[in-house]
Amino acid sequence: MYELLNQKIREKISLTDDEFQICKQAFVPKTLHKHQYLLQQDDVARYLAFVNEGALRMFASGEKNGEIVIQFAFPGWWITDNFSFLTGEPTVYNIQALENTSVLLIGKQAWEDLFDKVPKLERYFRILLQNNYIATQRRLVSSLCQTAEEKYLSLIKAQPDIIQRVPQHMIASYLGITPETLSRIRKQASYTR
Amino acid sequence: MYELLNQKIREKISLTDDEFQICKQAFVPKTLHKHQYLLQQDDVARYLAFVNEGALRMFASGEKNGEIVIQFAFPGWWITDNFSFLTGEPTVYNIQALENTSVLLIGKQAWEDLFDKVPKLERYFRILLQNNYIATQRRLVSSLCQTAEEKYLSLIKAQPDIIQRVPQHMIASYLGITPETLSRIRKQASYTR
DNA sequence: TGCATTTCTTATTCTATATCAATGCGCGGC
DNA sequence: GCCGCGCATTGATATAGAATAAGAAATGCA
Repeated sequence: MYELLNQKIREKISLTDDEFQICKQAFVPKTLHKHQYLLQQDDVARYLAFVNEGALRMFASGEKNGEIVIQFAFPGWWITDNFSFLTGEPTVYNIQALENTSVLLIGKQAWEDLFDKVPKLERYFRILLQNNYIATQRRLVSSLCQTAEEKYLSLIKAQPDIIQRVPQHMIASYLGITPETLSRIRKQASYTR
Repeated sequence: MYELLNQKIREKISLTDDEFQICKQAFVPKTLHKHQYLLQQDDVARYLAFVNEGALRMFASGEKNGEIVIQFAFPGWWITDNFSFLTGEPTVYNIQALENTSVLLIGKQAWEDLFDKVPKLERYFRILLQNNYIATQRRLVSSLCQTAEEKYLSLIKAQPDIIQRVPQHMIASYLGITPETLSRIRKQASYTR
């Protein structure tokens, strides 16, 4: 249950077994069935979630543009709406399970208390956020200056596994293109291959 | 010289005067004249920079698409290519002064040593990165689902000062649109006002 | 096993924005 | 004080990708 969490933290920082025990206690396990929501628009993001098994998507349900997928989360990843989680303001996003999913939740207060109990974790989360920041900045650059096809090819390169795991129209939405365009790109790309 | 740094850190965490003295010593001041580069493509980002005065831009010099502006930095902001700074890989970006500018530089080693000397700073940088992550994610969403005009209006709302301070074609590049399109948007927006 | 729902593909039309080209103008340098 | 050049504006044309509309596959579920 907590094995993946243990492993992921220890990839970035070293932790005694006692320290990890304290961590563990701050989390509450939760399972979500396919399509179930972990967070809905206008609610407050009370938890930061660590994904154990399954897959989730965070999306914005835009007025006109239908839904746009902001990020996916797979086992070993963290997900929440950071803004809402930090400020306590209602979120504008939704987080939904794409499969039956198991997560570990930690509330804001428990999260902050945990930093006092295990100060090393500040470093862990700093590193995590730094990586997320880098990845998001890359996606931004890709979105600003690549064509639809280039975006798709970059994604395949960076995350080949995603393609298998989530439906094509969500990939399209994640790339900021329509499902039709993605379909055409795939067709064309398969000829040139 | 170090006043703004002091103030900015103390906005997020509390620090004794001794602790701040230790911080100070890790930084090296540097001035850049207008157009001078702080970082150039293919070099390694050896420093994290805190902006004291002036303004900078980070941009990618794309093959076909000319230059695209990734971010600006004004007094009180931090700037570097995080990926290169963290990994030691050569950067694909450039950082250039838009005006005569004064910065405080800290090298990677000094930065990491500083966390051991003043552990509270882990928290400061965690918070900083969290905010950057949130801001970049917002920009990504804006870039994925807003029209050129909406992007421009959002920017005016979020950072009215930017418009005065940097040339219009750089704003266009930052928004991912052409200078011509921005010019037309501005013209039209001024009528409807 | 068969129907319903979701997902993917294909074709056609339409639109926002890019691209190309020309003109104007303000500012810094000499 | 004039010149030159980068920057902004404006107009004409081109184009990538959106919107719309169907139909074909695939998947799940009763």
